[in-house]
Amino acid sequence: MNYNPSQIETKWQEKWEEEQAFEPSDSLTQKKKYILSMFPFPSGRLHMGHVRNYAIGDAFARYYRKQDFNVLHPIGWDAFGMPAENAAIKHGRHPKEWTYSNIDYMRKELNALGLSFSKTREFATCDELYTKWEQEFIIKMFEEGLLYRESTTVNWCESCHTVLANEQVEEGCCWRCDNEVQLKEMPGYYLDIIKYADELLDDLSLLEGKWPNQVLTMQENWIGKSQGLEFEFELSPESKAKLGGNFEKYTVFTTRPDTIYGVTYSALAAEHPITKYLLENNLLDSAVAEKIVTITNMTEIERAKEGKEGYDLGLTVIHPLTGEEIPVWTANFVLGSYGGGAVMAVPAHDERDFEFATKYHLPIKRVIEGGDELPYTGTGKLIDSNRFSCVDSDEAKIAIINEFEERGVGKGTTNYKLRNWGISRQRYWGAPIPFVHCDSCGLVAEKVENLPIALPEDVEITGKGNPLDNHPTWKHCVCPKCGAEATRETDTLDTFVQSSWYQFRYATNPKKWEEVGIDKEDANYWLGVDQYIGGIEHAILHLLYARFFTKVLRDLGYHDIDEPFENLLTQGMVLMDGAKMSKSKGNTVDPDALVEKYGADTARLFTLFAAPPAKELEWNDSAVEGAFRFIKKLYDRKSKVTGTMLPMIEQSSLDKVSKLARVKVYEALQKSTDVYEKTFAFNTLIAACMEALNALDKQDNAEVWTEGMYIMLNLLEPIIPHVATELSEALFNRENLGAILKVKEEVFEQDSILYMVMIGGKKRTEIEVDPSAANDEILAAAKEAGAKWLEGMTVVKEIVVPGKLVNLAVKPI
RNA sequence: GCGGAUGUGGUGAAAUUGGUAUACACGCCAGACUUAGGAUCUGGUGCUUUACGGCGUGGAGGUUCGAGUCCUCUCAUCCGCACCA
Repeated sequence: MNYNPSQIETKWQEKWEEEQAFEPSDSLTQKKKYILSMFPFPSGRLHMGHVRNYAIGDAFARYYRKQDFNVLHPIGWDAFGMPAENAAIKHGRHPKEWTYSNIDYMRKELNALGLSFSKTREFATCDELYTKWEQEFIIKMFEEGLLYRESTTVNWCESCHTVLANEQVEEGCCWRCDNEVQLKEMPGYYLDIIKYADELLDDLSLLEGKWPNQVLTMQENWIGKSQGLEFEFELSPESKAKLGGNFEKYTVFTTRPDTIYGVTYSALAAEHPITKYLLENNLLDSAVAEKIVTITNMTEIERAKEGKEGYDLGLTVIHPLTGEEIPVWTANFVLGSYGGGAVMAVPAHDERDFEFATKYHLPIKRVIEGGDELPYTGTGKLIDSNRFSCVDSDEAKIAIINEFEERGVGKGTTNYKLRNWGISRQRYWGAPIPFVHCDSCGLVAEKVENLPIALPEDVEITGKGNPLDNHPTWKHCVCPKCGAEATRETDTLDTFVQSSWYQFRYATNPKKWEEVGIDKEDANYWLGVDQYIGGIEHAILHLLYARFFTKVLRDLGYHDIDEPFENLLTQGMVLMDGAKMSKSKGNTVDPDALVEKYGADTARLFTLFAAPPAKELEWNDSAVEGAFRFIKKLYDRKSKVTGTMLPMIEQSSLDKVSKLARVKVYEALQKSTDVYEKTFAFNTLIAACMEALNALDKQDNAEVWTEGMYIMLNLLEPIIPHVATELSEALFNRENLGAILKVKEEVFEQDSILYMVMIGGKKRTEIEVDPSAANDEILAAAKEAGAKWLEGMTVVKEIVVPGKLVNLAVKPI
């Protein structure tokens, strides 16, 4: 009978469903593997990126299940987010209805791929039960002081009508809709991720060799730790007077305290409180004031493009060591969000300060030796630096920090580029932030017994404003503390909050889902995730947030895990004609159509064969045909198998081609452990199986065929599970799928070994020698075979690489 | 600018980590079977040369009996961050 994928695949999918074949055991003593592919957003249909992600994850899960591990391989839905609301606006569908019907459809698609997911642990993050526990965590974080509400400058996406976290701004644009992000002052909720910055940074070392370097470096840079001196500039008496006595001094941060004697001016951000005060009280020239307001309205990117620009604020401060009076400017390159929004400027030793000083004719004073020209940003001996002159930079940094600390005017400190995580979103389709605004009690957390605070179903989504805020009744509530009338918070949580703890939810036995958010014992057993698979685009976003959440939940006592994802594999994108597949470009391949035409096994085989998982995968229709051909051929060769179990083969009875076929089969077997546990190069394992099948085809020994198929089906089952299981059942009663197969070394023993003969570093000829031949014999044979090239030469060195080659180094006589 | 990667046939890619470069697959060429085929099977396929041979892993050096692999320099492409004081 010919290979009929749809019949075989339906049959096994039904059987697996019936057998509940992929549920992990409740026993927490067995050795375990937690295999996790990043869960999908229920956008409506699977795309090839999903197929690749889940094909990789499934191969791991099935491989380890076979080795008798208790395997947790769950799936769920990252279900909150803007697209559901966009669907509501565009097609008038309720976000909830849209989301859950998408999930139903996509669940079927996943099923049709034969993925070995646990069915009992599936959930959607928009399930009220999930929201309930998430809200509990949020309240705990508030109680611990890790969550706070403040009004500050935020990134605002007008098209999504919401605030974005720093991590969600890519080159000044919204990560989701690519609209330009504006700066806006408004209140919001923040998680104190900076409190964990040091641990997040230090623990990256635990992930070395287990996560891609690229991701580790990106996180390190994103956290952006730098150490230096923080000190205060005291305003001159006239300046204090000008500011109406409202300001005495302000703080600056520098990583180069060794250049402190080179300070010739100070610069404030346009957002700095002093700049703001001057503006608000009309203390600046109106033209200057106007310019500064213009800067305020620009994004950081626009400011960078503009070039250095600034204005003298007519203020002076006292240099803390020299007592000199130095001018205060405002400058567009000073960031409001970092280091207090003010800098000391050392034009001689900082490129930006130099450019600015040159433009505005401010003095430039060299205080570090070295370099031919200014600015010189390297280190060296200090000059013109009072008692620190002649000291080296590194030493001077420490000494100067000490000096500040002794005088009580500054201190050594650490700064981070990382900003606290803004988690408020002004959208409907998210988890409500469980707080209440009370006139007398202020900001109050909801009572835990009132959770979940669920979304109202009757909502109008127009795309204008915040739907929860616009809802006529939902926000009216009573204060959980004093019982007075109060207003419910109408912001919802960033969807990245949900994906920050889902790995713990899966690990929690679903029998306990009603009682707890995370079960400690379950979590400690299953976590960390032994293999996490997903796209590189989450290198900062999700992967940083999830690491942070893991540490916070640990400190809140929910579990004892430090790092959520033990090993990370970042898969490459799926490309077509060199570009990422996307609907707008029209270069997509529909997984459903692919499965219908060739079957799930072919789709899976191709995605794993066409490229190693970390690399980009270029789509190729005819290569898909090739994968299909291989499966057909494999299926066809079942007729070659005569036995029903692994035969004992007398190696010496075989002819050369059969021996070679065995070698190829066992080479593939040998390779498989490496591939599944170390290199993840599924493409090479598949190639090895193809070679083995080609070699088997060249011979006709039934026992060698039986053994070959027995082993190959075992190796291929994680990749092409339907056809492999079908054949295993028919031929071997599935006996070959469970066992860990052992490599038989005798297979690799050969009658003779082919040695390459190199003379003078060049490949010249080959000799065939007995495996037991001594080096002398091999050399003699090599010299005889290579006599032609040895004429007129003397051999100066003889090298024999066992089993490989002979190299004779020669020179003319 | 800083950081991370990657450069191997016409294409996707291999190479047991210093030991026969291009396995496997696609494509292409030829043949077989066919009324025919875009089905299937067989063979061939780095470049160059009539041949012997020579040349070939982005480029230039170096170490070594031997380099895709190690070292130095360099070029190109991709990704991330980007005025972080």
